[in-house]
Amino acid sequence: MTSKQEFIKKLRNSSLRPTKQRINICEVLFNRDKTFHFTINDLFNLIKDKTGEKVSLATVYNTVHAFHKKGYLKEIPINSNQTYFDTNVTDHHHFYDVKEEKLIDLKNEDVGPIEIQKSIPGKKIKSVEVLVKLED
Amino acid sequence: MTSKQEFIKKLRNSSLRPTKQRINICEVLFNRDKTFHFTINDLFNLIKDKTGEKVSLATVYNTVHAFHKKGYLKEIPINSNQTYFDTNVTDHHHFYDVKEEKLIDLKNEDVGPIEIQKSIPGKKIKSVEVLVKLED
DNA sequence: TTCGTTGTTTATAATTATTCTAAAGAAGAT
DNA sequence: ATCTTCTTTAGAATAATTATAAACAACGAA
Ligand SMILES: [Mn+2]
Ligand SMILES: [Mn+2]
Ligand SMILES: [Zn+2]
Ligand SMILES: [Zn+2]
Repeated sequence: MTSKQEFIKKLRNSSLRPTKQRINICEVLFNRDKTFHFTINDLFNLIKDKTGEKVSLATVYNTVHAFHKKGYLKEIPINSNQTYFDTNVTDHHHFYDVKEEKLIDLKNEDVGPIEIQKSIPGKKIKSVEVLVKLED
Repeated sequence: MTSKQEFIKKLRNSSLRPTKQRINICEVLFNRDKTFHFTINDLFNLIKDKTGEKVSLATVYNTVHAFHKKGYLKEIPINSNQTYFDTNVTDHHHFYDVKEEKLIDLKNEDVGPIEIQKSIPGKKIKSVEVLVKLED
């Protein structure tokens, strides 16, 4: 089955109509070997480059938010004027190259288990993420 | 010596003129027992409340950036529409209460040492920060 | 197929955090 | 006191994101 067919199926299963725009965005985001870290603007430009078809900026925002809500994308906490997203939705850690403004995945074994010895009454831990900032 | 005198001295030592506005901001930020996590807007409102004097928003931005550059404030990486700052400039980790949108300091012993087993050629580690997200 | 419904895309406007500008004011040096 | 330099400020500019509402496309039922 071609990737396009799979994206259509996945979209349908998620109650998202498989539009031309969404399929193109899927191709750009998910037809990859490695994790993809991106800003909305990165993605907006890549769609044009890779598919030859233009998708409006509003649709890129809409789609990224829809995918995020469905759990197909993850938001990455770094301070930047733009929000970063990640196609790797598992719990994992990052290097952040401050100069290049680029994220790099860390494998969990590169960091080791992290035991949080403190707890807040009435709250439970949702995620534990390490951000390692890199400089030259 | 009163705190005001100390702030004046500290500002002078940092080649920042001790203006009424900066001293007020110092009182709000640094006259505390515990770490203070805030957004520019939090601070802007607190200044009016705590000192009775209004400082323009532009000055709050200017001053926070000046203090940040001097190393008296730290920027905290969480995804939010507003940037968070921290009066605790040491290397430390955080809980982030997603619902309350509040940061809580973690002591280093609450997390334990983190060994990063991977390195990127030509880059060195600048900081290692853990963000623990909390939910109900 | 056609039709009606509902969901989606899009250009554009609105919003919001932050930065910039330039004029007025305050601090420091002489 | 005078001069210089730094600071404050209101308001304008910028830039990311979200909202609006009209045109459009997908879907299901007839
Ligand atoms: Mn989102
Ligand atoms: Mn800053
Ligand atoms: Zn990642
Ligand atoms: Zn802190």
